[in-house]
Amino acid sequence: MISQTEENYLKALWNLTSSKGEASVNELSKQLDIKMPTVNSMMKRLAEKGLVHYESYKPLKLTDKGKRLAALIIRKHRLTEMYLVEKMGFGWEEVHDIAEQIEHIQSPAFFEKMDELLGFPKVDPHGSPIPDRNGKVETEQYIRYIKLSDCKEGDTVTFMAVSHSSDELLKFLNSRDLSLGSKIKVKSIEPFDESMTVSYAGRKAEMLSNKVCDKLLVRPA
Amino acid sequence: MISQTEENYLKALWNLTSSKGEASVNELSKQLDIKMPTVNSMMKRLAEKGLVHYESYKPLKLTDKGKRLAALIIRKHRLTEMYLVEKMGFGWEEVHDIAEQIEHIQSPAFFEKMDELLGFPKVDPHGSPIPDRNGKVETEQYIRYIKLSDCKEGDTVTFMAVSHSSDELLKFLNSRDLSLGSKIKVKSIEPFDESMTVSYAGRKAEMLSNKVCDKLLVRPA
DNA sequence: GTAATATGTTAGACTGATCTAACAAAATTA
DNA sequence: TAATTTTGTTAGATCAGTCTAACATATTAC
Repeated sequence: MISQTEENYLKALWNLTSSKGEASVNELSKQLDIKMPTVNSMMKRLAEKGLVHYESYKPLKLTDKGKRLAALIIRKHRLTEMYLVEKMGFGWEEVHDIAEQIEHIQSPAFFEKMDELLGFPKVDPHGSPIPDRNGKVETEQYIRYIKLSDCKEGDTVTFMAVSHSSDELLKFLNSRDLSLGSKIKVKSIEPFDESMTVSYAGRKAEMLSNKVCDKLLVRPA
Repeated sequence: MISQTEENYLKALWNLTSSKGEASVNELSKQLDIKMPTVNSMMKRLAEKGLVHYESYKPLKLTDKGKRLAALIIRKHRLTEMYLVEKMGFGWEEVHDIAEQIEHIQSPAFFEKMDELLGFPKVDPHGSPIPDRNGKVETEQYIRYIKLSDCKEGDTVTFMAVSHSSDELLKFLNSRDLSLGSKIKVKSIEPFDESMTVSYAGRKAEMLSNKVCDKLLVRPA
């Protein structure tokens, strides 16, 4: 059996290793806001359980078993977020903290039911892919998304996902009526700070800072 | 702050003390399947926190604060059970274990939303009252329910609640199409074992053991 | 290439939640 | 009421999960 605490380490490690495939004790420590020695000993435990590859002074990696388990926790988290938004009427900026708790519920039937009631969604309310029952993630399309900040003047794109969304960012997007699926046209880019002026359904000219554009994942038209 | 473990002690104590107003360390120990010394020291901790009246060798009682807190956990449990049955399509025999976990979720908004979506129900799927936001329980009608086993031949009653329902009992009731709200008529009582032959919607003559009748709470017609 | 800094590890302490063994008090039985 | 049984308490161990302090290894800067 795996504890809630262990699940949290796995999940954090999954997130950190998603790009490079590995992460440091230090990064994980910061991510979880738990001191390094604690993280270190937990890594040894997870290595004992066959979930993490641990060698002194080497970067951390998840084993296949660890990856699968982590993905299944992420699956529960994202299904929950989707359920909260679609079936209970929460805003996309409100659901993270609740899902953070519900993801630890032990009841396959509960999550299967959610999945079913939602019609087997492929992405969560922020556009992130929901791993399948076996912990496999459909990254095909997802990895092909580009940042809005990498677009050129005149480009027209579709807003597909938010990367590393924070409460504040989501509230900001709410306030500008910018939601997933919006067709965005880049009208101009300010050379000095790389802020963009864009137009989309309902908004003729909205200014978005580079910091915001960097978080918006889009699909070229 | 109160831990999940502490919440479980409070809840168990609330259940045990609901009739007599007090309970022994021994009873609580059996209820939770936790050894007496552990329970004992936890009672001291909860006394420190002002949730339990604890004196050596005296029966345990909840303080008003403890009662309120316990009732709020019960509220979350029962709202969850109702939600799982009404909104997610689970059977009344499936929801206890899931609710047992969800009751510990810390998110007032989550439970308020459930309550709202359910139309502010007064009872859970087993007929037990749902405490209100302030931890007050509407016992007025509930305490007036009587056991089916206390009825006489010829009585006609309405099935209102199940007391101390177990999975097996609920499955048994399912198999007999006996559900809350059913009008039950006591046709005869076997003097030897006090088993009853009753009739209700769809069933002309169904035999119910005394053990079963003892768990069915009914309202006289 | 050494010094300084950052990162990683070990050792040891603390708290929460559990246990067993031993002892004490209360309740029951004879 | 004395003996026995049940219930309650104390003491001390263990494990999970956290910390700080001290030490070790890598990395970076000069």
